[in-house]
Amino acid sequence: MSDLETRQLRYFVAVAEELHFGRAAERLAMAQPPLSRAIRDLERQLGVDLFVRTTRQVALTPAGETLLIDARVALDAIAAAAQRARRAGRPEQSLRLTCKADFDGGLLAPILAAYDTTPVELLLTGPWDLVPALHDGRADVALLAMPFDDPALDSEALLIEPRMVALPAADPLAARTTLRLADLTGRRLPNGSGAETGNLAPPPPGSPAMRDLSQIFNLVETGSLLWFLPAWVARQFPRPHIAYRLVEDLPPATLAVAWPASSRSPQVAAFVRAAVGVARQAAPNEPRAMPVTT
Amino acid sequence: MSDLETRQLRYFVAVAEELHFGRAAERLAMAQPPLSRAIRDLERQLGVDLFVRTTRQVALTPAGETLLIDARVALDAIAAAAQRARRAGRPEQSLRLTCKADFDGGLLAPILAAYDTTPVELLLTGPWDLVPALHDGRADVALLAMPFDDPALDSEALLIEPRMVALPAADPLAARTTLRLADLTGRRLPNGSGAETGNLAPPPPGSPAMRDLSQIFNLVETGSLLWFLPAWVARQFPRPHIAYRLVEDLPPATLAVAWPASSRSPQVAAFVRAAVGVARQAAPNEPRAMPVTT
DNA sequence: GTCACTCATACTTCGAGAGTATCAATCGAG
DNA sequence: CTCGATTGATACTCTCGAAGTATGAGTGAC
Repeated sequence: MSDLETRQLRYFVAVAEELHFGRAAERLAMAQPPLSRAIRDLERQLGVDLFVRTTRQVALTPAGETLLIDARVALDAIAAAAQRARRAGRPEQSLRLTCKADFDGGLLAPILAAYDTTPVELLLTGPWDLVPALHDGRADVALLAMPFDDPALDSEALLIEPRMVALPAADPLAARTTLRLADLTGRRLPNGSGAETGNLAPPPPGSPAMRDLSQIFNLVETGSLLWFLPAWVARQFPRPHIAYRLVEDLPPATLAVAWPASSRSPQVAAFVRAAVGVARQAAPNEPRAMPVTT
Repeated sequence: MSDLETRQLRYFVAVAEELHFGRAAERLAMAQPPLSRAIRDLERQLGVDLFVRTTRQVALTPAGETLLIDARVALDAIAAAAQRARRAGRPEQSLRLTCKADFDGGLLAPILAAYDTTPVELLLTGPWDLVPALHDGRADVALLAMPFDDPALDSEALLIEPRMVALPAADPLAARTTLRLADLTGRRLPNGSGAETGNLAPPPPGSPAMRDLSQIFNLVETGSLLWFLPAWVARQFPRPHIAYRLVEDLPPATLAVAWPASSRSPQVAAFVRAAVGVARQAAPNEPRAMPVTT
């Protein structure tokens, strides 16, 4: 019945993610035998097998699957507790905002101008790290694409705009005012169909990583790539040799401000109010909250 | 930057709740000096003072206050991870339902009859423990009074009915069909005004604890106490010498089924469906979801 | 069959955490 | 003002458990 230790959870998550005791031990900067023993003791303690090991393969049992989910949540909660306690001790009390670079739809500056009560620290991350940053206390509030389907986060929609495709200005398709996905068959598209909203992509291990918008623009100008982006990003980055065209059959993109539902911070509340106010002013056609899909 | 250990969180919560190192150490079944050191090390590690200690008094700093909240959440998450992993290993996969005794409005039996897919374990607790039981994984789903204002829980209203007061049948007030709170001034009422819904009451340390409805009925019959209860409870427990009268100016009580918002369990979903279905059938006037107050 | 790979076991080492004894500071009683 | 009671902090020792090293054993590839 005794409590699980943080260490046990860390070890378990490492093994569950690597599915390899040796690599997991390396990631944890320890030797393999104590890790094997720790996992074995954990299974004893829970009275449940977490892994099915042959000497050649490690796989999660159903119990292991559920523990992986819950262990990540628990570790996030622990990290958040530490992080927030650290910050609560500091007198500054700045608000930490996280946001995918170049994705703010030009709203960032006016929001910050409208919200001048406390200093704001900006934490720029890859799009896959926005939600985790809210969970583990690195950030208080985020600007991100909806939907993200996380019951632990509250959100407020700021912009709902159609998605566009960036293509070379010289491309024959640029002559048309709007396009459909079918028109783009055969072109090199971003990973997957491009219909994904942009938050959930897990960090590809060692991928080429063209994260930078300017790199993407270069590729688009040379005709070697098409790129989907929300209208607000297109509007913010006009480029001479690139044409943005509306894609009719992609669902519209939503930019939202999100924060941990458990937040009781008045700074967060004030920031959200400022953000919503700025968005209303910028786009008087009121964004309706999109239902969060499950 | 190193992670907090579960042990550190447990120690901190104990001291924060007792505000007394000696008593906290006793509660933790350990000596006082190592506890003092552990807290000191924790403060070093976080770089933040958590307590203001004089040799005569211990108080939480603001950082300590926030950590207390987050630490409880984290400990719950850890307990839930262990609990759910344990259960996921067992083949039975029964659903754990928690519910304040005698508070189910007669719906429990028909709901269980409608939900016959998997066995249900019933966990009866005090009303203050329903929400914690959902948080730490002891229960999958609960029947409780709304509102409870917990962003980590989803809920569905089952019954919305007025609140009544139980009084001796011989009481002059029993001659009237409805009452107002003002009519009851001077009578001995349950703790507070009786307007509380019934979940949030923290466990009074060593209070007389008249938890049992039959004890309460005895007190009411002898005229030494008035008791508020939702109409569905009154309906379920007719007593010869007790009259139930509607209290016009108490807000109606809501019986809801609630579950962790993070639950992805099909059993929980099926149970909720069964509960809502039974409630609709029992009270065709559809319960509107009450807004959760903040 | 042999080799490479990978997890488990045996044994040792070491350090973090717990205990005991004691000190120091504060408050209240007289 | 002094003394005693209360309570948290410090000094020192000890012990148990987690980590390391070396090695074994099972499995799949060729």
